[in-house]
Amino acid sequence: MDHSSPHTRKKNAVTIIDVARESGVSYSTVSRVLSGFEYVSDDTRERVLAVAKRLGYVANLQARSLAGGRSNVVGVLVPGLDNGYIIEVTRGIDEELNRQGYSLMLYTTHQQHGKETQFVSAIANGLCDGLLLVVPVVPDDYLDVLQQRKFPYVLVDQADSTRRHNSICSTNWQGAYDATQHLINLGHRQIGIITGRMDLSSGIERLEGYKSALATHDIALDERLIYPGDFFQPTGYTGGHHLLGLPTPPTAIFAGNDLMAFGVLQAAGERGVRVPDDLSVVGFDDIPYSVMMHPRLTTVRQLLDEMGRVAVQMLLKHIEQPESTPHHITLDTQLIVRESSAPPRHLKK
Amino acid sequence: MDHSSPHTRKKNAVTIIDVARESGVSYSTVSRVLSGFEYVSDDTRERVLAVAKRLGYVANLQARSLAGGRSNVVGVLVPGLDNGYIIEVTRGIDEELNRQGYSLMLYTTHQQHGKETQFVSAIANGLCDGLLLVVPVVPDDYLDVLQQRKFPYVLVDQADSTRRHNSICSTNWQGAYDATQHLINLGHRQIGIITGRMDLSSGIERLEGYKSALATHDIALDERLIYPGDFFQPTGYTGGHHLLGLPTPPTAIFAGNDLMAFGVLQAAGERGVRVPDDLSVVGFDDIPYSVMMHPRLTTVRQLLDEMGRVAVQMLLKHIEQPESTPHHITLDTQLIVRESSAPPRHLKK
DNA sequence: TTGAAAGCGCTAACAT
DNA sequence: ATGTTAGCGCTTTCAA
Repeated sequence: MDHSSPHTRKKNAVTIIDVARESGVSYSTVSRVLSGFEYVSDDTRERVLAVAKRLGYVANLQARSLAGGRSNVVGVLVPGLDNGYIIEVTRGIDEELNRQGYSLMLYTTHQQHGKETQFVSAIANGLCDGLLLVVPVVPDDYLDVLQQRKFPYVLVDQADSTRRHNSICSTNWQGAYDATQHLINLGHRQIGIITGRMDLSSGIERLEGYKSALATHDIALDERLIYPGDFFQPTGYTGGHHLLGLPTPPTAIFAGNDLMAFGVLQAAGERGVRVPDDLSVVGFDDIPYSVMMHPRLTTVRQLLDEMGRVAVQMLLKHIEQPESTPHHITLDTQLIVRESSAPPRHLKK
Repeated sequence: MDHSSPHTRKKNAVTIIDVARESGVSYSTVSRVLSGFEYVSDDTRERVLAVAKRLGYVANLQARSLAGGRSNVVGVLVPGLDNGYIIEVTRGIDEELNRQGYSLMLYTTHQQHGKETQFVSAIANGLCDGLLLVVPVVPDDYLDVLQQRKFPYVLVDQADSTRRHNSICSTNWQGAYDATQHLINLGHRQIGIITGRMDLSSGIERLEGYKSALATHDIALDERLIYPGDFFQPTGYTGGHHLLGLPTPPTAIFAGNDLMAFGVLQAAGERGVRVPDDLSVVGFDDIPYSVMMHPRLTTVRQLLDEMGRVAVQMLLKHIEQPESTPHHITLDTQLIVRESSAPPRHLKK
């Protein structure tokens, strides 16, 4: 009786039944001991636990989950792994999940919207106890599915104006306002911006913050100084070249995030434009690499890992109490002034 | 009959039974249509598929997996998300997995060895069809478990001298040799090194490559120029400070990876040591940020994402043929010369 | 406090 | 080509 099917691999694992046999109790008692704190005598509990340990028993998550229990797995939906910002958030998520005894199932959508919907459905009737959405949620379609099924989820880095969902984000508007005002206070008047993705609330809000700061200080908005970016390094690079090639180039550039700011630094370097002497650059996020740049990048710090951690806490709370009303948390941002920003040349003494 | 248990959430998903009822066939026929290309008439197949689509049916992975089928999930074990190198490999893994219709379950061990063993057991009798180990596998303990169960796995970035396991890695020795020789050819004689972790084959081999290059060119090994690092930025930083603070500091430093090289650049900057004029720096990996540094980093390029992709291909092949003998693949490295390395000062004209 | 038994949704023999 | 049935390992009633 050898392996007839190709699925021999899913075999001979130590199961709850083995433990039951060894410890001389019924197999549901073992289940009780293992999964809960039901009414089991201390005596049998200890015995079962000892046997389980001796046999090296490890629960089969899928069986547990199928049978209606918790799987202790949380799904995380991200657009991709190619942005330092995502990494930081995910790192925070991972750490907290770990601390709480959960595993992490990572789904990358690669920006394919159909895929997202499919993923979400799969996740909702799958292994996961909850879902963390770190993706741009444009249409509400799959959120409805989640709501219907009362499946716990949290929108991460999303400003949910409807307050229908659990969500968390940073003060993007304020951060951008602070960054822009910092440049204005230094004496800059020609301030360019490379925006983030405009289908993300963070992208929109940062542009708004920039505009508001200009308005507050009576600086006319110059559309030519607004370059549409996408939060990735290459558009920072091309945007930097574009802005610096203008007839009257800006003396400062606010990049929608650090990665694009790096692109600006590179473009400036290639054009012989010196930072911060000839050009001030400010980013957003404060990813770890920002402090390794030369010059070190002035930026708006977001507690990205903290955002991940808090998101996990929100989710787990929601898993405990599926009926609780949606919450929203906003994390403060903080301007970190380093060497990439300085007064414009004409103001230097 | 309302929600008595807290597990109401795992309900009312469209199942294979609903599809069967709607399309007027038995429920195993639906299974056949959905999971395989068995002998089903084109007629029923189309009908079932149509109904499934209309009802928004999504397979329940855990049930499928429990019942002995494929889950199309691959587990990836990584030490953590805090190293650019891991990210790149994981990105490659993710992309290829995605391309092949697999999902990715991410486990981070956070360097706790007990955890690793536990994870591996859980994974082996769990949802995953296979496992990718991107972690330092010091003792063979859990690999034995995998072997016993004939559970498919691949060691990523591990030189497996025993050839007992499927594995893939880069030419670490050669890469380090090339890097060191490059510095020697530029005229450097005092060449420091900040090593990687010595419990990783990559760390060991890179140090060996460095030593061999020195030996080949009749340069005496100076133990004082060897600083033990760990592949993270901070040790590059402290190591850089240490080496540059030596009575006769090196004129060049080979860092075991880019992240540590960034630390060296930072330390040099703080000490007023100019790169490459006063100090040449070479890294290893060529992570995306290396080209964003100032000066741009000379480094040894590893095709990290490619490594991830190939690892996935190996794994899937092994999942298809669990009895196949272990393979090992070695990927070439390539020296990328940029601006952080130059002849030492005394050789400049 | 414990045991027996009914599924969770699915796959894979085994029939037909 | 399709239907029937027995589990996969576990949780959770229901009885005892």
